[in-house]
Amino acid sequence: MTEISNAEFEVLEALWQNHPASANDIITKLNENTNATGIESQDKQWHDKTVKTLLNRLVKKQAISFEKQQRHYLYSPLLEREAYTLKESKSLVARMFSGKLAPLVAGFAKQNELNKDDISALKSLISDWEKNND
Amino acid sequence: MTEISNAEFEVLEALWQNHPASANDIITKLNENTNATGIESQDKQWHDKTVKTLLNRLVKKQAISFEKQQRHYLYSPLLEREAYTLKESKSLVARMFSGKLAPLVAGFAKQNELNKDDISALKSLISDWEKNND
DNA sequence: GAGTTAAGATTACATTTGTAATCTTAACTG
DNA sequence: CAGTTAAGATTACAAATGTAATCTTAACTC
Repeated sequence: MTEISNAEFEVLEALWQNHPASANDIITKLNENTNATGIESQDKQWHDKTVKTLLNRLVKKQAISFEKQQRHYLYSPLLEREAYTLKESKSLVARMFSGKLAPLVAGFAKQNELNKDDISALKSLISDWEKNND
Repeated sequence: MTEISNAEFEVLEALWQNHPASANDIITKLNENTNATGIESQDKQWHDKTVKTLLNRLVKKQAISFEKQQRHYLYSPLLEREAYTLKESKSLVARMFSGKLAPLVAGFAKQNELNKDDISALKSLISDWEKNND
């Protein structure tokens, strides 16, 4: 499958969060620009035409499908989010860290990008792994 | 700083591995296409002109510098590898996992992408972290 | 010193990407 | 049913990217 660009990914993300969805649903979701505090955030505004172009490209790339619904289409992801994020993660780890995950984690640790919760989550993942690989 | 493209990254990688280096040094390194078994691998061949274009672009992007040495240049990285890989890692984790590292690791675990060594390395990182954050 | 060459500089060109505007036409409306 | 409209289809266009070829000229060679 062809690569998905950054802008395409954002559209796909909106679709993963809520599908099937019409183009307008997706545009609306992308433009929901109030943050957690309810304050208008200065996030980029997505233009109607832009999003539709990206939807078209995603269809061509077979990342999403659509079915006709009266006058408009309802789109759905074909690509699973988890599969996609894993593929991208593996690709980055392969390119930057010779395929090893630890150096990536080490980078985060070194720059104080980890907090107690992150560490707990990692410990829990490790203990699960050990349960399944004794 | 502007983004570094994939092809540019590969050139930069060669430079990180050995610098300062002339364009020819870099081209040679990129084309070292024998793998660990000594068998000729079918890796892509980098064309002289292509690499030089990429070096130029990296200079424009201020990712590398050069100094004149007789007839040719000696290039050196300006960008630190560790800083760059951390930035890219954080960017991916932000985009795909809401900034949380654990889900990325979980993806690897789920797909059996982790072995005993990886787990040991992670445990060691965690214990270091805990030593510094009690 | 004149000629040759090889490095880097400049130019090229197709594809992809971001970002839309315009075109067509099926579907709604009165 | 005719007119209007809004969805999607098609076209547009600049910047970035991958991949080189051609141009210039300083540096080597005889």
